[in-house]
Amino acid sequence: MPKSNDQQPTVMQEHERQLYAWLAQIPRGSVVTYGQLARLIGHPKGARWVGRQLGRLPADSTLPWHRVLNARGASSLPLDARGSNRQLRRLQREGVLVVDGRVALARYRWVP
DNA sequence: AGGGTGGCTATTG
DNA sequence: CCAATAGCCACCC
Repeated sequence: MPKSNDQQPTVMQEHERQLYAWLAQIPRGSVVTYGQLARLIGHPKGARWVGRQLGRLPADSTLPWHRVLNARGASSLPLDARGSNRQLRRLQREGVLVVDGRVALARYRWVP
């Protein structure tokens, strides 16, 4: 009888799975925060980890990584060469109002 | 194996 | 409103 448990997903692998599952659910024109996503996947202190995972998504990913903002409703991504923010541009393109580099979470936050 | 590092956050002044 | 602070914890050398 094998003694290893290497068929069972690890906790983090399961969190990762959940992360992509939830991410895919965020509707166009809505946003969530890193901390919110962390809680949804059952890793309440993992906001930072969530951000790191999103940063690792392949460039051609169809997942809506741009709908994840920080707790202030701002983007945590660096500005591009033109001094504008790719994430916020994408959000605007789907109808999200951005004022002063921020999105009103009270209005746009997706609550499952 | 140990310590620095974040696409973070809540709290306080 | 802003800034400083102190938690956080998986990841990555």
